[in-house]
Amino acid sequence: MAVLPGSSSSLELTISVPGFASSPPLLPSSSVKELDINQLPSEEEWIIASNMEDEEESSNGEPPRKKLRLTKEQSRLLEESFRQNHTLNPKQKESLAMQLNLRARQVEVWFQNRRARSKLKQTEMECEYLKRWFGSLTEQKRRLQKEVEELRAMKVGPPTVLSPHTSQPLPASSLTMCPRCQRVTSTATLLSSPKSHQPPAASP
DNA sequence: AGAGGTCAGCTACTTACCTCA
DNA sequence: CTTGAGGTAAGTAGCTGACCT
Repeated sequence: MAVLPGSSSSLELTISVPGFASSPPLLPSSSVKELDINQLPSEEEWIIASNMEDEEESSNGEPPRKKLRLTKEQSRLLEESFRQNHTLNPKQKESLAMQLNLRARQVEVWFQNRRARSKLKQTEMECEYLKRWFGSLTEQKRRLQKEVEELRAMKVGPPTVLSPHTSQPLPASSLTMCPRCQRVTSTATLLSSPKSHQPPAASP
């Protein structure tokens, strides 16, 4: 059903009347059924922009665009329904619309928008999580760089690593950086037990 | 069986209106 | 009283899968 931009619900109703001249000859039965329940909300359910706009209606011929505000009870029921299921089958949609005194289309739109809001919220949370992760990784990188600098300084200075066998300080020439765990160790240790030098487990 | 048309439902984006600080 | 930002119902375009011919 093609509806011009800015058209109101009343216009939508008007062009949807069964038997309308421009309607296709084989109108789906579901469309006809929707027309029957396609009632406008009562006047108090609409919020009219202003009396000025009502006056404008007569001047330019376009009806003022009105916006439905769902009542708290309607919102509560819709939210409750959304918690149970994020999508509705046609039967559920009709039933919920009947229960809320809304059109099926309005229930459908509400669910579409609710899904979009839900996804947006999820994306924002993921973005926040990734930002925090980035921050912690940056901090970790900074610490490791500092450690590397300290170890490099140690290498040129007096040796402080003690041999596990003799408890004597190892000569600087015997120390090396393990390429896997990025920690300083003696060349002998690295050669004798390479499996003990594993990289730290990655943590998100 | 495969191609093409139709339709309904979805997402993504946008618009217009309303509320509130 | 005015105004700008934020929330949200509704419109639109494009895509997809089911169904029919």
